[in-house]
Amino acid sequence: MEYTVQKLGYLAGVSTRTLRYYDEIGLLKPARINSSGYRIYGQAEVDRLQQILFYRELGVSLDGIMDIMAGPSFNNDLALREHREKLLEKRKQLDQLIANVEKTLAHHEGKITMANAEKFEGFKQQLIEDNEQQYGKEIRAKYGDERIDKSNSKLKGMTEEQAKAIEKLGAQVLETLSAAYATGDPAGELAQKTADLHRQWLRFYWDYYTKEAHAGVAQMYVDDERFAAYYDKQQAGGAVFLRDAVLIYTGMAT
Amino acid sequence: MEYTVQKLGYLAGVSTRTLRYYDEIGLLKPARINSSGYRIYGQAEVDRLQQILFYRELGVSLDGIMDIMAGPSFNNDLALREHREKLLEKRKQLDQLIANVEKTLAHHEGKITMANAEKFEGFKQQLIEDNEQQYGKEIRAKYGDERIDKSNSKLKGMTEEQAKAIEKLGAQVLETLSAAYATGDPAGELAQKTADLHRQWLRFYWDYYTKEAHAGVAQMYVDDERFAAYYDKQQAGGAVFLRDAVLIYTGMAT
DNA sequence: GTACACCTTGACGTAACGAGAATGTCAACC
DNA sequence: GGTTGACATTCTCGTTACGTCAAGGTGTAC
Repeated sequence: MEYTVQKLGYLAGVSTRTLRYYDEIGLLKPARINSSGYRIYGQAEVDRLQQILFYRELGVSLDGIMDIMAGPSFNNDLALREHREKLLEKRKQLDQLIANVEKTLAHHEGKITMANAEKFEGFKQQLIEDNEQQYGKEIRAKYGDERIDKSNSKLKGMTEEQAKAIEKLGAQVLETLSAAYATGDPAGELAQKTADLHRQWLRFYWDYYTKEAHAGVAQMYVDDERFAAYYDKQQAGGAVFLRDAVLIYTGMAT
Repeated sequence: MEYTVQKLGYLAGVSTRTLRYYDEIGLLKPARINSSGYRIYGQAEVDRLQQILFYRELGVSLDGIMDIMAGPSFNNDLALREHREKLLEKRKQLDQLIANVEKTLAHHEGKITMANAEKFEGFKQQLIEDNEQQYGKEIRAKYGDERIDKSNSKLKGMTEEQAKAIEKLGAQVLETLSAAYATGDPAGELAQKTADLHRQWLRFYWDYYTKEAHAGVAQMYVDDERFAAYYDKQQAGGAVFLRDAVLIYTGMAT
């Protein structure tokens, strides 16, 4: 079986540019070049590419991969066994990273759903404790306790800031909507900024934003008089204008 | 306490070049510049740097960190969630890679034969591949390419089982919609069941469901001819009927 | 024959700095 | 007061592993 760049690329899930680059640096040369100058790869190159991608996945630089594969002591089987060990180790690290991110997320979630500060005091305390565990020693050593305590109190006050930020965003939407409406151009800069602010505001309520949903909600603002009334409050036609701006913003305008 | 580049760099374990770079891209600007043009950092900057390094540890790009730290704090959450999705995806890929290494080892021992395509499993986003291969034709036929590409990005984080479940749900929606349409009553039991199935289907794409968004999307099905065509395929007026059912289901009907 | 997907070789752009050049500043020592 | 040496500054180029055009040749199907 012979492959052109694109076929091999599709097979291995890499771009044609990548293959060209590998050829350029001498990491993976095609079996032959046909009369029109096309790169033609064979079975040996398929296998070699597989090896290369193994190492690449391990985070080895292409230079390193070249060294490894050029070396005389290159033993496929042994190398693979080592790879497996390294892969397992890497997965462990990745799990650690994920756990960290999730822990951070859990804290944030705690903060967000924390309308009632006292209820989650323990949770917050946990966050502060974790933070101290991570940085506490160094920070206290370097800056002294005073700074730490200040920073801790800042963490506790986060929820209120957040609520205010959301409120502010909502107000900004109305504000820029007014200004944008005055321009009369839903495709204009101000209108698009309004749509963007609206998106930001929405994203607080939705975890996963989609253009379709955004456009759908904008349409709903027009269709549902309760929402329409809200956006039409400052100027008649505000809801329609916002919808048009959002449709353009989301690229859903026909 | 005030710090020059080198002192802060030493404190945080980063190079002076890094600090200058962070200044350059606006990620961390010094508190002030003294008469000789030296960068002078204060406590706030030390705090901020600590935060920056925390996210950097998590593998977030500097651009991502800027987004996280620029906006109101709830943006934090979203960026991290996206980051987590990426990490999870990466781990899934790793798992496949490990399986692949083992298969390759067996292959080398002559136990089994591997198809070329198999050799690269785990290198690419396998689920999407599989999904495309298994359902691609049908789905593309049903929804059109554009919509598929959009939903693929959501599918990235899902297991094959989940993908199958979604597909099944989508089919059920159409099925019950047909039956419900025959009754002619969007408030009826069958129609409400359709709306509920539709909600379930949506929830695969949205983490946070809201009635408003659900109703908005249903309305969009009517307004956007691409979607309307899909729901009207089995019977004319299917999209409108579904919207009415959803409006009743969500209590958004006036 | 012409449309169109494929191939080619440049050449520039990217992230997150590292390295080096050319030059200015500060504090200490002789 | 002059020199030394450790700091600081800006500027520019180099790095990795490609992505992304651009300009043009090739293969094939209608």
